[in-house]
Parts: sequence; structure tokens; C-alpha cells
Amino acid sequence: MSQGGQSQSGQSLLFLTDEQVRKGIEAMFFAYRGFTADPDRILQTKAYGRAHHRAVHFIHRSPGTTVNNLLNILGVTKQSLNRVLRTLIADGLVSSTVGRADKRERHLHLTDVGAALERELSDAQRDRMRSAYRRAGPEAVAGFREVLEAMMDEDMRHHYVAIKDRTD
Amino acid sequence: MSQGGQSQSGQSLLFLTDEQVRKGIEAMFFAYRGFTADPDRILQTKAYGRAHHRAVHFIHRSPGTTVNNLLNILGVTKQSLNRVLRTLIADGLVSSTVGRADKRERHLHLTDVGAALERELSDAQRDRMRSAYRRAGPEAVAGFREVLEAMMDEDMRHHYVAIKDRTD
DNA sequence: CTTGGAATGTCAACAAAGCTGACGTATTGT
DNA sequence: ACAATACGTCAGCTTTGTTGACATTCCAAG
Repeated sequence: MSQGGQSQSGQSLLFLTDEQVRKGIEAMFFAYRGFTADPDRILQTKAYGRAHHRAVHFIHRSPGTTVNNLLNILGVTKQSLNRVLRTLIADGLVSSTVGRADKRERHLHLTDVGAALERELSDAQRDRMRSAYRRAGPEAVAGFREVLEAMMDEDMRHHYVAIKDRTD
Repeated sequence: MSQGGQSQSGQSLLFLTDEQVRKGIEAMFFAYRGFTADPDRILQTKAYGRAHHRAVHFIHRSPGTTVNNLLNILGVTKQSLNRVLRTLIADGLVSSTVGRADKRERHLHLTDVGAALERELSDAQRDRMRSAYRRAGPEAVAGFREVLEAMMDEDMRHHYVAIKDRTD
């Protein structure tokens, strides 16, 4: 099993050897560090962390989303998210309005100030992503997305696809 | 700028629109969660966390590595790593031996017990990676790795390439 | 209509794992 | 001899995750 790929005759399965797979694992590790490095640097100067970035990103992504919805997407506990949301609301970056249909729900929106922070953070991250895309080329990007999509949990793929297909 | 790609005439740059890039960002986020989910589940049952996994992985990867070397690869502070290393050594998963050439250095190795844990953790992660690879196919995997490599910081790419080119 | 359970969100207290800064020891090399 | 390096450790802080208790709101069964 440890040499599964190498015992295959064709080259088509060579990318499934333990060694190849391990390289992929380390590539994920190192790349994710680069992926978060730029926004992290910016957040450090302000009083926020990576969790704030995630919240702001997905509120920007799906304006009017509820706390529960965000909870499912982010995969954290209520309090973790709540602490972050509380500071964002207190600082006037996010607005929380009681639901009209269901008053238990709170609908979340970015304020102008929140949208400005979102742009600042995402621009840094997008720039790196964009330059990586440019270097690797369109076909590599397609493969990149295919593999990532196959790596997600079922539920998360659902969120991802649902978001991907949005047209508004 | 927000519609940069769409204002380009050719299709060759269409994958660089903000929307496309944002999809890539979310793909990274969701995929990384899947990527760490399986080992995290195992670690939860034992008394360890993700930090222990990383240490064990890279010690397995580069047996005899020094503390300093590990520090550079993992990108954390001495104290953070030391806390993890201390428990791993106390629990008999990692051995630390004084350097022969330079007695200031400590060379780290996995014990049999440590190697067993490494296998258990990595098997889960490798399985997911392998199945993602299989689903996406060799060309997608090549693209996947290209983009990830382009996304790393310079220093990390160095570590990655150095590791990639090892032949022992 | 009432009432009890389910769903949504808030708060308090705590744990894991990162960080900075300071300090001590052994070893190396100039 | 002395400065620099490699490692370990103490104290204290921040971010971000957890569990458990609680208030409010909705809905459906009696």
C-alpha cells in the first residue's frame, strides 16, 4: 500500500503514490499560510483577527444572512461567532436587524465602514490569488479548483456550489 | 477594477475576474477545512491538537531535524513549538538527542509509538487527498500543485522545493 | 387559546495554542 | 576572553475555539 502507485505499470497512477500525496499535503500547508498572510498582516494593525475577516467576507458575500446561516458556513460555535459579531457591531462595521418574518432571526449587513474594511482585506488576498493564477495559467487554475472541490466535505461543497451558482 | 476581467476583450483573462478569484478564495477556505477535518477528529480523542500533528509530520519527514529547523518550517515561535515538543517527548513519541557535531543542537526523531501516531494521522489525511486526486485526475493535480506553489511565500516555496527534491 | 417544545441568539467561564519579552545555560567560534 | 548561537523555560497576554445556562420567539398539539 505504501508503494501502491509505483507498483502500477502505467504512468497514469503515479500521482497517487504516498510520496506524491504527501507533497500535496505539504503544498496545502505552505500555500494556506501564504493565502492568509496578507490579510493577517493588515488585521494585526487593527484590533481584529482572522475570524473577523471570515465573518466580514461571508456577510459581504451574502448580505442579510442570519447568524445561524453564518454558523453553518463557518463551522464554528455560536459563541465564537458571537464574540466576533459583537465587536464588529459595536464598532459599526456590521448592522444587525431583527427579522421581519421571524423575529428570532437577526439579519446581518455590512455598513459602509465594514464594506471598506472588506475591500481592504480582500484586495490583498485577491492580489496574491490573482498573481498565482496568472503565473499558473487557466488550465492549472481549472485543475486547482477541481481538486479543492473534491477535497471539501459534502456539506461544504454544498455551500460552495450554492454560492458559486448565485447570480444576483 | 472590480470588473477588470470583464473589460478585457479576450477570454484568456476571464478567469482573473474578481468573481472568479473570490471563488478560488472560498474554495481554499472550504477545502482546507476538509483537509484538516480527519486528523483533527483523531487528535481530539487523544490529548493532542493540530500543532502536535504538524510537528510529528515534519519530524517524520526530516528525521534528525533540529529544533531551529522545525521552527523555520512551521513558522511559529520557540515557546509555541517547545510546549508541543515537551509533551511529545514526555509522552515518548519523540526522542531528542544532543548533536554530535554541535552539542547545542537537539536532533529530533520519532519513536516507534510516535511513528504509529504519525501513520494513523497521515493515513486519514492521505486518504482524503488521494481520493480527491483520483476524482480530479492527473492533469488537474498538476494544476493544483502549480497554483499552490505560486501562492506560497518565497521562503516557504524554498522549504517546499527543498523537500520536494529530496531523494533519500 | 394555552402551553410546552424547538429554534434563534446572548452571555459567562474556561481551554488550546498562538504571541512577546526576559532570562539562564551550554556550546561554539572569533 | 567574549560575543554569538541553539535551546529551554517562566510569566503574561491575545485570539479563537469549547460547553453550559438562559431569554426570546415561534409553532403546533392539546
